[in-house]
Amino acid sequence: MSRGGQAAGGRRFGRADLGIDPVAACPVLLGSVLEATSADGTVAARVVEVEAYCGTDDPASHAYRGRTARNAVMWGPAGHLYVYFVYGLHFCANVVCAGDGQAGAVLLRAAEITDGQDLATARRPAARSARDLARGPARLTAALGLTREHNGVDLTAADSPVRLRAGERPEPGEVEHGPRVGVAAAGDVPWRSWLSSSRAVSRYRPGGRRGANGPDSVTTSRLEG
DNA sequence: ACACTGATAATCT
DNA sequence: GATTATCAGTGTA
Repeated sequence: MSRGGQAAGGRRFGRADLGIDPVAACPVLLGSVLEATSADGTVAARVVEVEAYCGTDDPASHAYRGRTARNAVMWGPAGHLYVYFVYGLHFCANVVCAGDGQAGAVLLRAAEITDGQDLATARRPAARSARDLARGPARLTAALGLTREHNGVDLTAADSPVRLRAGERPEPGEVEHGPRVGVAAAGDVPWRSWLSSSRAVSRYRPGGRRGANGPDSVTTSRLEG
């Protein structure tokens, strides 16, 4: 267990790095290192899978129908953390991008634990291997100890409980793209990105409601291009 | 390895 | 009242 503060990752991200379109931010975030500190200790993880959510242009985005109490953080500033509660059991974490009147965020879908593995394992008793510790968005938040309390924290501040650092740049052919996981609306848009070299990337599952039949027709024409 | 299902509550219509 | 950017457990191969 290395205790060096600079153990993983390079410089911290600034707002200029993340104040861009969420789709463009995906390859920037792949390989970056997320670091979360609590009273129990610090867990660091290398991000290997992300998904872009493009605000009011994106039917799958929480911000599609405008600003609400839940999604307020998505409107910026960029570089803050958007955490939400899903399925009555889990939290998911996003990095806010865009900003300046636009809402946008990138969901952190999977990561490899690089430091604090004992603490991560204690938080994830169901994980059957190290690669499963943060394989999936809600598993990732559990392993890092992220909850609703972290909604809105500044990832670019040195004294923040959750920080984000630039990592090694992925090799050119290492980044792959495909449709987002479990998303019904705009399920065909390739706004998920991942590192093909990682075994911690989660498995694809198409969206759609279980137990209900009848396709809903969502126009995705404005998403193309 | 893959397919299916119950759990469970905030959020929005 | 319906929906949900999910997970863990179970069953089948």
